[in-house]
Amino acid sequence: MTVNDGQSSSETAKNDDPMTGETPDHAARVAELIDRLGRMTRELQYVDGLNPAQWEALRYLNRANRYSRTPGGVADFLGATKGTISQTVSALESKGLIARTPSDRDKRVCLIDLTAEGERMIARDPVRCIETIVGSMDDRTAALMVDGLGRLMASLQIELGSKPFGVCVACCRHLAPETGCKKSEALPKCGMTGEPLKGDAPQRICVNYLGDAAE
Amino acid sequence: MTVNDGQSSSETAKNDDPMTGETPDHAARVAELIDRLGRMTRELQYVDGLNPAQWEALRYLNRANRYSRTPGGVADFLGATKGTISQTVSALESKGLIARTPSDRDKRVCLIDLTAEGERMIARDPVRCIETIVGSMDDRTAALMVDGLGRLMASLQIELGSKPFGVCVACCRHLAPETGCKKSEALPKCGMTGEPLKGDAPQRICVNYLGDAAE
DNA sequence: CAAATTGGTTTCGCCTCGATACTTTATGCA
DNA sequence: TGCATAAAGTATCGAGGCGAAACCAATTTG
Repeated sequence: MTVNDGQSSSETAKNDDPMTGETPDHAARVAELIDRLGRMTRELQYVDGLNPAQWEALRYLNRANRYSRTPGGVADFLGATKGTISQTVSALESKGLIARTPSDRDKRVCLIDLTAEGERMIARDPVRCIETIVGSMDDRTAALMVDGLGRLMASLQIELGSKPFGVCVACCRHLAPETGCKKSEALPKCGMTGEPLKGDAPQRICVNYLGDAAE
Repeated sequence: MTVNDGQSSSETAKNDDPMTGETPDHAARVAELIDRLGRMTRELQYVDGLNPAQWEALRYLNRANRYSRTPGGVADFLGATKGTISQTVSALESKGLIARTPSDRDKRVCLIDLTAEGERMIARDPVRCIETIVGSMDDRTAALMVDGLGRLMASLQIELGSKPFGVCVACCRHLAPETGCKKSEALPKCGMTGEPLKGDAPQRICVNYLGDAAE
């Protein structure tokens, strides 16, 4: 049984302010919350016969522009090996959620599209519940959270960028070209591709991601 | 290669406000950020020969009161099976990071303590970097984030509480007694234990957790 | 005191994921 | 043009995490 062996000072309100009698230390709390929320979110995604990686891939494929909807794109974004992603994609395909069609521009790559079934699945995305919860909060707090979390992620990506496990390098490399070119014309680390800008809306999503990663 | 096939409206500043020309939708952004941060945090923890679960267990054991530092406590907190946790604990023990000592009050339970090595390890906790990043942000934002994330987690726990995978029920059940009894004298869901309050500081940490989960 | 509960461990097997090797197509360099 | 190299994807193998179930020991409950 869980035993309660302690009782500190007298607290009355159950507000959120750190009146608990110890150092507030928002930073530590945030780290803790991120950690635990991550775990919960992960747990949340074991549903409908998919696993977290599959959900994330499906989510990415649903929101990425058509040139990014490839196994390699998923691998970059998720920071996983191509081999691993190949399995994930195969799983999604065997479940009938996506369809692979070989590209005619480059016969090595295969383009991925969500099937109707896939669209239906993504509509029941379990992390949607986070969305609704946040949606019920006042807009100011939500905005601040977007700000803070975005900056946190940006810093984390930079922080990890040089580390051996190049998860975030990958996403930066993948995403930076978008707003990097558009916003500052400097493209800090997308010089490798240097593709000309053309077309329009469908890659809107990447812009968003960049918004997060661009500091 | 990643191709840039789009270019939306004209944006100049790379500020954080949703001037990107599409619906702000903070909620969706937060969900997305949580998801990705969770993945990054997870990746972050494959270091020093430990895996995320082991880090989380170690972290919990470092901060839990002595009555909660049991395999069962870890299992409740992490929302994992006792069998799984037994392995995790064994791994930590074999690495010399923790020590198991049988309880004399209840000979079934074993108390867990961090060894000096374990303390040294926890001092290099990889998620600490999140802490420092957040610490560099202005206090107001950090406070708002703590608030928002805490509420999010609370809601998530409630949301998931009734679901089959009882991750959060477990932590609520484990943590609620603390502030549930102290703060509101109502203990919404810790009635099951109903242990008398005695002792003092060492379970301070649980109070914190409760602060998050308590609405 | 017997029955049922609870904390913990062990065993088993599934599944995820990285590493490696391999195939096919592009690209770069002479 | 032709050969070497790189890149996209796939297949295979193996390690490891984790849940399920069986099990043991101790405690509680009737």
